Amino acid sequence: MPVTLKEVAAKAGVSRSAVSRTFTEGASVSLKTRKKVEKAANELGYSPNALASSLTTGRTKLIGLISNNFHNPLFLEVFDLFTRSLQDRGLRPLLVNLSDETDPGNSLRMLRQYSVDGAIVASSTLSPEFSKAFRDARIPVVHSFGRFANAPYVHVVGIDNVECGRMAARTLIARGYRKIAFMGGPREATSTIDRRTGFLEVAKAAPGVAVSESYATAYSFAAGRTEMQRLLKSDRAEAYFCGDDVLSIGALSAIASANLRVPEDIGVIGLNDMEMARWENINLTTIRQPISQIISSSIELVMAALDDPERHPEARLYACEIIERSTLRPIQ
Amino acid sequence: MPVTLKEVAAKAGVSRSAVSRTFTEGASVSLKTRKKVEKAANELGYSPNALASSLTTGRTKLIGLISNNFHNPLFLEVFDLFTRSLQDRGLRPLLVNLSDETDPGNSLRMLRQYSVDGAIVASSTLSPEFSKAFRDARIPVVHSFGRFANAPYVHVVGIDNVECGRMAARTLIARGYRKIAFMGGPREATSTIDRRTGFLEVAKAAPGVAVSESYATAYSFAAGRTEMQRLLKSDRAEAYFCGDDVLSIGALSAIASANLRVPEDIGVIGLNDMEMARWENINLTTIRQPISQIISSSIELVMAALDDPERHPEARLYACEIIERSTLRPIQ
DNA sequence: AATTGAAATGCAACCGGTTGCAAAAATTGA
DNA sequence: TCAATTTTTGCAACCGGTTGCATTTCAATT
Repeated sequence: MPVTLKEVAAKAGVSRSAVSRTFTEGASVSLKTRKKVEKAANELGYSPNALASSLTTGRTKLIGLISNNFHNPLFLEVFDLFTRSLQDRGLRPLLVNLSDETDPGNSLRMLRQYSVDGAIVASSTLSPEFSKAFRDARIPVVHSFGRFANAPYVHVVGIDNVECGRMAARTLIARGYRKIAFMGGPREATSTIDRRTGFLEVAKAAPGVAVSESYATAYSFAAGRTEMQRLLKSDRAEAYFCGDDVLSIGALSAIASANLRVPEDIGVIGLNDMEMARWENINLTTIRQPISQIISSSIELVMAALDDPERHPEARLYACEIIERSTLRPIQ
Repeated sequence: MPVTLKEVAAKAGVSRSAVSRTFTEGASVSLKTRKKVEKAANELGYSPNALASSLTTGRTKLIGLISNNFHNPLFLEVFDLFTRSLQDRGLRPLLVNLSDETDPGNSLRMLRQYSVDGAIVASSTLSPEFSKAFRDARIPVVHSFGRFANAPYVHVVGIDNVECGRMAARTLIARGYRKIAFMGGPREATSTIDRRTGFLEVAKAAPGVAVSESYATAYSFAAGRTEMQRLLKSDRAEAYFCGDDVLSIGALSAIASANLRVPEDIGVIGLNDMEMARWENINLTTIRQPISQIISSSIELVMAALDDPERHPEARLYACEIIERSTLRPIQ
């Protein structure tokens, strides 16, 4: 039913090659035939079939966008930015939801069937196996929000989670908190592990500072609330570094339910600076992760990897900054 | 670089057709050759190229998932459900972000280039022009969360927004509120228009009830807060029906900032029942929109439309229900 | 053992494009 | 004006599959 190149060729009275050439950048066509072809194409409403051409060119302009974070509000912003930036560069996101997938094999197979040019794994909780699977299949891949490694096995773009942990600890200590705690997300998430490492490193090195740690079962409101409720029953800390904003928000709700005040009774600092952290009824002090930089950098990197699949794996880290709001007491 | 059917055929010592047939459901192959082929395919790590086969079969299993709602947290749930359900049925979502697009032409062209089998427009604010453009291009389309019409021009799945407006008004009146108001989203959004219609219809018919209306500039926290702040300065109503949960949450924050209590001083009812409405620090009374039903129904409908492109446009509406939480006073 | 019908197979054409190559046309220079 | 270049053009093969059709293979029936 859709118009094909052959029909356009017939209508314009030229060969199929001529039509193909007028639609490919930098091909050799005279102005005269180009005009003829364009006229015919317009009249017929022709647009070239990207899939058919991919067969010979080997490029689909399809990028697999793979994630398992469909419950963290931050990722709505992430998807927004990814899809727009990809579109702006003429790439098309093929979305893969990994929420209940543990085996990289399935998604990998699927993305190969659709001959994606490259893949972006957007997740701070996903096991490296996924990215590795792509590398082994020789599909250019970048892991966004992934874990930094000195010798990265695939391209990684994100933040230095260990340094974020340090920043959080320094911030709490600078405000005079002497009994501080880390509340992580899932124990096995690399982001949790790294944030904890940095936090403890600084806290333990500080004289007169007591530090403790605990974990929520997920990066979610409910998990944050539940965990904070548990913590409040025992000997609570003066301030908490929560491994994620949504966790912090859950924690704040538990604190409010216990009729404690923030920051007078308990301090909280989060991480991400998601849209919600700015909401006036939350107003969370947090560490901002520069997501739009991370995303544009990820896309640049995946495009570079398209051109040079042998490119050496690279880790790009972006600096985070403390965003002062009202869930920590002021510097003393 | 990837393994092709020809190589498998060579290795298995059969014709290319034989290989093709072992990979297509219901084709005629003997058990013996099937085994041979499967063995060769496994050893080579072959998986068929979906794009190449789409050329002859005319099916890509690609579904355009089109939206402009990348700032409403509800849509993270929506994307989660859509992508998972599509995947479960062997379909692949090609995501299109329409946030800064006003001309359907571009996205339409793109989706045609990629020969999507069908499209799902997921938006309660998008102009009908988009869906119409698909219909005109003979691409099966369903508009999810779209506007009901007696004579729909494309398939529509969603809720009866007029009825939701009525429900909201009835609920407020039943609780003894006598001065009630509608706070809509953008004036031009069809969802706003319809919810307003139903709300006013019931409110105006009720004796002794005063009703007023106003509009936030977007379905967003900030817009809801701003609008409520404005409303609080003048002669405020006893209870508000906000056209969306996120709007309600913004309104609640304005109310809290003004040191008013909910539900004692002001009542609020939202619409959607997004995850956040359940959060204990929000606990919003709202009207639940059955999104998972809407989504699975949308997918079923688009699949049906794939099989029968001439299928008569259909509108499927799902009933909403009041979810009682704590932002309205109890029935008197 | 011969006949018949069904199932399996391979050939070759096709899906909608691209591209190397040689021929044709246009341009340049002498 | 003619030869030498350069640019344009069409042919035909190819990308990785599918499928109608004729042929072969096989099992069932008599």
